[in-house]
Amino acid sequence: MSKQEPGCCEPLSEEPLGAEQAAELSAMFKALGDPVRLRLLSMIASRAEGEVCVCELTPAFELSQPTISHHLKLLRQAGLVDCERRGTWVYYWVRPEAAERMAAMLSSVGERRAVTA
Amino acid sequence: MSKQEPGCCEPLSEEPLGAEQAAELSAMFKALGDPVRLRLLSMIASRAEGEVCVCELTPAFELSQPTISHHLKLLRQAGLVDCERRGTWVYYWVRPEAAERMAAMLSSVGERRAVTA
DNA sequence: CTCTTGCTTCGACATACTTCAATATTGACG
DNA sequence: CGTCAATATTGAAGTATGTCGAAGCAAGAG
Repeated sequence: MSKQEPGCCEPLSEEPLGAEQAAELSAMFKALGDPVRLRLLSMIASRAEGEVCVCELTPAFELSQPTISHHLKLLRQAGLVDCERRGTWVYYWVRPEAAERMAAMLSSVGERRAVTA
Repeated sequence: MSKQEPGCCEPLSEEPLGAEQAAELSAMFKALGDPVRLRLLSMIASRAEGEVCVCELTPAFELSQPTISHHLKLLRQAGLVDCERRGTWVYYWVRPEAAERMAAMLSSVGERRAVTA
């Protein structure tokens, strides 16, 4: 599998997206690869105040409270949201840099031929 | 778990992203939640011709050919790419609508307060 | 028709993910 | 301190995912 004689063309030796960047970005995409987490992010983002209390998120799903907490943890670990405890409640907000980074990657894929015009 | 008395505020009764839309979109995001698939998409998209032969993609990874084929199948099932056999070789290209749909969702998340502001 | 090459499908295995119930933690309030 | 309410963490069970080798299929060459 190491060497190979391509019959039609040269193999791509360098990818437009480096392996490291791909690892980072794919971890973010994986975090949104679950419908619950995607809805959570959407709910957090759609707030004009910019943040939402967990007590608003949990009852919106037919899932147990630990499950929602776990999904929020994954969103946090992916760098998509951040949170802060204020008294009894915990508030979550979106980290826009992360979303914009993913959006930029997808835009360049959408209008491909952008690189070489 | 069904009922609950929120102490701080009303629960969100309607989500900005419907459950059905979330299911569709999260399936696409899940397809990009693997570094190999993300690099595959990037490699396919970065071609000026708009399409790439599988024989160019496979040798770029330290993975067996069945594994690459499997990842390409998942990208196809997610609607992100499409393919066609021409003679001996199979060519893949990006479906821009899918990438743009995901990018649009992420952009609205990135510049949140877009809805109400 | 047979052989070779490019790619896909199948079957199997190890790992990771989603979910829950139970338990722990944190902070507010008497 | 003791209790209660809001979240987080732990441990366990079922399911899905990533990977490979082996086998199957399609198409061109001899």
